[in-house]
Amino acid sequence: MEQRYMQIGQAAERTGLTQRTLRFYEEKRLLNPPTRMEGGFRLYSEEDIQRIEHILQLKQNLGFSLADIREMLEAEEAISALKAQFREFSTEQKIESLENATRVIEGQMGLIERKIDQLSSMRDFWQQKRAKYNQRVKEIQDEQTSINVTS
Amino acid sequence: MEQRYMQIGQAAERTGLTQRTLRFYEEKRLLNPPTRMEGGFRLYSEEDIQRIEHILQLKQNLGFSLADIREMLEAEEAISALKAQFREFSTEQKIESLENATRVIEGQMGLIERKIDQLSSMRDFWQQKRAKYNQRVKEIQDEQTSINVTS
DNA sequence: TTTGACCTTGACGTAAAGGGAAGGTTCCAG
DNA sequence: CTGGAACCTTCCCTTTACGTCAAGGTCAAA
Repeated sequence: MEQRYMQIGQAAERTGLTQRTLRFYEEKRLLNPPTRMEGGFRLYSEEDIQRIEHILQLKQNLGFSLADIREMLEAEEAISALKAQFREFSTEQKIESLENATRVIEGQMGLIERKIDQLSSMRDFWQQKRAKYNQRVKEIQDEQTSINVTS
Repeated sequence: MEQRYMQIGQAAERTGLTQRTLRFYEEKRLLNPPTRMEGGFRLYSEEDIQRIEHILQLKQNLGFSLADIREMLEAEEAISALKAQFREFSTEQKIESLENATRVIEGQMGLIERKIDQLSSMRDFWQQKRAKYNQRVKEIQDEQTSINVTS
């Protein structure tokens, strides 16, 4: 499988992070140690980039700490590890591991949905305020118009 | 206007924050200096509590820093300050200040909506994964059933 | 083989968001 | 009018999430 690699500078540019941050995430074990060139330069694959973007989603949208994110990534990895052994499982084991995975997923979805709900209610709140202000503008403009007409 | 006040302990309990955090937010001017008892004990009104809850929404759901939140609260206060003088404004001033307020509101709504969009796409992603797993479970169960039947 | 861009680790620095404890004051129930 | 709970300020400490050098090694093109 021919892979297209990039160095840390480009990876940083792609993700909008700094090189320091990429190294830091690696140190904190959010990123698996990337492949290296003979001289030691880090090489990032497209897959690595996606993982980074995944991390950023969790961080920026859900507001998790890096420690939390690491746990979540580990849970996901545990699932794919199971997947690899899947063929050798008994039917019961298969079902159990699938249901396990489902539970993990539903946990994540629960978090996301709660957040969406709260955001929606915030949006509605502002939405109403805006409507009120627009209404006021219209009222004032109508007033103004009627004065112009009668004058 | 008779007000029902509570001390910092109860305010902390109500909001789920610590007393330290409440004092800290006050120090950072996210909260207006609360009224005090003669001896110096802080007294929080229901309004204060709501402001705190507002702050928590901004912090937890939108992930803003306290500094950002302070700016946003100040913008909101600027709006209500205008409101107080509203009667004395010329028609043009009225319209301008209303449109100004609308712009602030739309800024907030934009942030919220972007966040909702991103969360929605995350939800869809997990949603699909879950559906796939559920499908697999069903397949396996069906297999199992047919074996039982034929055996 | 040199040059300049790019990269390495390591050490130290720092802003944000509080935690915790000392030492003193206030409140109020008994 | 007193004892204990609740609160006050002040000061220093900690964690998280990186930023910022410094001193040196690597890569690729000329």
